Amino acid sequence: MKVEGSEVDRRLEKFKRAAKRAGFKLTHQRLEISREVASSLEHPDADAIFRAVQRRMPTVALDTVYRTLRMLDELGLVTTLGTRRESARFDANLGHHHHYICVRCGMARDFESSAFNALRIPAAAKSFGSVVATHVEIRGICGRCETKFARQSTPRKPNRPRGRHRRKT
Amino acid sequence: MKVEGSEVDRRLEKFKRAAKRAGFKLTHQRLEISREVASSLEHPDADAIFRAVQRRMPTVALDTVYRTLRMLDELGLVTTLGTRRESARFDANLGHHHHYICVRCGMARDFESSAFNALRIPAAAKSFGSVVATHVEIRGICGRCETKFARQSTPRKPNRPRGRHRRKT
DNA sequence: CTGACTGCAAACCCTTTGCAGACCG
DNA sequence: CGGTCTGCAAAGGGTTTGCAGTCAG
Repeated sequence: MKVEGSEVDRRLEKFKRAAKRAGFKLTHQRLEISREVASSLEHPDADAIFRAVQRRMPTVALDTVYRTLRMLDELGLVTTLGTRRESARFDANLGHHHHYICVRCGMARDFESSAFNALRIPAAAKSFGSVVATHVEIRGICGRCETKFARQSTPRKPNRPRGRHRRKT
Repeated sequence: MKVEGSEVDRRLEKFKRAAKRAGFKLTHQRLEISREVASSLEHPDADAIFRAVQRRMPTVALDTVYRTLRMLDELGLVTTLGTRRESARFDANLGHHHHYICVRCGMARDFESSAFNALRIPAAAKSFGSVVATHVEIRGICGRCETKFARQSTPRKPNRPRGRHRRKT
């Protein structure tokens, strides 16, 4: 299953413009990887993209795929599914609830809403299969980050919480 | 910020009952780790739980925390935040859209819904900070999995997609 | 041409696993 | 006491990084 051709082209053009504007070179690898991402409906992971691109460009390396995806992500040209990639986080609240997530610091909090609990599932979603649960995720900038970074411009992406979890070594 | 004491106790009792019923021994470590998870509102990750428990029980090891969390997860006593832990997945669809995710195989698909786009944010959520985006995640079992596993009982948890992404080695 | 980019390999982080001793029931 | 569980250390899987050669502009 693929994204319609004209839409792929539109996305690719946007990619090219944004990359050029940001001073990135338009290498073959980047174009092929971008095309693959732009044309997939399946929310592929880096390895899937790697394998697909490799078919057309056998010398490409997995880390180039990662680097390109990161570039696209930082330019705001793709998003990543689910909460940002970090360690798994646990939730002992088993009631039906929803989440507020700060895109800056990753802070997550539960909240309840009977309106959200009662959401009617659109037919488009039902067509994929049965429904077990629905859950609303609200992303924003939490109060603490808002005051802390008041004068920085809003970033496209949360600052990566890389290396936040120190180990005692 | 902590969960109210009586609620913590209630959760802990539930944990104990479930663990005992499933034939797990109630060791000090498991109880302390469970208590920590049950009393946190912050959706901690394994390392945060480890550090907290370590204060009261300096000999505890990080892997025991992981093992206990996995136990709680498998007993259905906690959930994990966001999509299941696996590799990062990318999405080139930048329009406002929502996701259907199969809890069996991890399949993810976009769908659109103007009703979902128009959701009114509850005050409870606004109190955490500003809102950038809201996104509905519908979890279910996709058509393919439904036919494939028609006679298996519904699992509490998706089958871990561990090692699904083969490398060519 | 020249700095940015790639491929390679090694490092890193989070998580899991094999093993021998410790402890619950 | 016996089998489960813990702590330790090492392995695993995904992702990132340092380096030297390569290529876009």
